[in-house]
Amino acid sequence: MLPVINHPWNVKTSDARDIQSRLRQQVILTPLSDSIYTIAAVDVSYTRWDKIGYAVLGIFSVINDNGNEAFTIKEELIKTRIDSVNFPYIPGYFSFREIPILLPLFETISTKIDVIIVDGQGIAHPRGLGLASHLGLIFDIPSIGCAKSKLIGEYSEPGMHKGDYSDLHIKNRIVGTVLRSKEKCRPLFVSPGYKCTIEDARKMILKLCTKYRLCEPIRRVDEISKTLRKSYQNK
DNA sequence: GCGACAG
DNA sequence: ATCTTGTCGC
Repeated sequence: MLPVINHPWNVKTSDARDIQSRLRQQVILTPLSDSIYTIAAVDVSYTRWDKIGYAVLGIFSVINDNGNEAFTIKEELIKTRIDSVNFPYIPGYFSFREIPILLPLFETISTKIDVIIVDGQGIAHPRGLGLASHLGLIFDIPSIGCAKSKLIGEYSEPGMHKGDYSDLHIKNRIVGTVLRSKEKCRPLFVSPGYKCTIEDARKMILKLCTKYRLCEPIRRVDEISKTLRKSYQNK
């Protein structure tokens, strides 16, 4: 699987800013396909001083129950350890930290992916190019950002029931959804990454939220990456 | 200058 | 993100 976009990663934030502003023009928000069968999720866990990262790519083959819940019938996990994490975490430049870590994972697979779920923002970003958008654009694969907290934007608190939501907007532009994925839990910040609409992103994430606040694909890769880190620290 | 600030 | 036990609320 070859990236359709190529640019340097180890750059100053001022250059990263220019790259983001340029690439955002290529982010298109077309409807997601009706037949989503293969869902990927990615996550990275770090050791205490950021030196080592454990990256996981999970590929989940799902089957829909009349469009309500998605059940995983097969999962494929790809894991990597990164011994030197270069780019620091800077809000707004998250993709320049994580994408270089995630790229090797995608090079090993041949499975066709229908959509990538990312724990981070899609277009709900100061320059319209959060990690999910950047990753989707690079591979030309539809993607969705599903963050646990807000990076930018204004919203009113959504209702307290599962599935309730409100718009996340920047100025007068709607960029995502604040979604109550579980009763009495803090909402998720869902925004389309690439080749996905705001509505399709919300519906897909809600469908993948079964018992917990986080959607199942993210929960799963989160669990795996943390387990990898802990097994390292116990040596 | 001050506050906000994905993971 | 990571460190870290108990504790309060549903």
